[in-house]
Amino acid sequence: MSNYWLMKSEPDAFSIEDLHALNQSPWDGVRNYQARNFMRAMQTGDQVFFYHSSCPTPGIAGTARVCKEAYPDHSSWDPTSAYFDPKSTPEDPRWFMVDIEFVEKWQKVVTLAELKQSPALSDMILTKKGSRLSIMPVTQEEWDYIIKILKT
DNA sequence: GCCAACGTTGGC
DNA sequence: GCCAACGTTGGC
Repeated sequence: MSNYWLMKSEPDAFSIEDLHALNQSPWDGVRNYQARNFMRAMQTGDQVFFYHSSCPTPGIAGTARVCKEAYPDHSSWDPTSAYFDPKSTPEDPRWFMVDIEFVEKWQKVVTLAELKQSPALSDMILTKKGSRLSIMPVTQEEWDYIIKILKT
């Protein structure tokens, strides 16, 4: 039994194509407690919508899978990293990351506009006004519905 | 514990 | 580039 998630990334920084090229990658740099807590709830095999944000056509670009469960994000205690946080230490790590592996790049992006248009998805955190959360759970119903949009 | 100021996210 | 919404920080 696997769970479903959505993870946002700016394609200029890290895109679904980048994940495809690497096959798998750590999801580092999350510095938001809610998003961190969701990552800590992820289990190996959980499925992930890979969302492209802050780009000309924001939307879901493909899927990935959790391949390593949460472990300390060591970039948080690296002073040379852009993600450095002096309050996080190896003894008491504050930030965590998971590893995800590439599953599929979609033939088309399921756009934010399409998602917002669907009454069935009106409860998604993503489609709510002002929501900036970068990692969020997705229900089975929402997952299935979005796959249906993809195939239309 | 309150809340103003600030920094960031992310759609448009 | 603008700006609304949000999270965090720090003075009191």
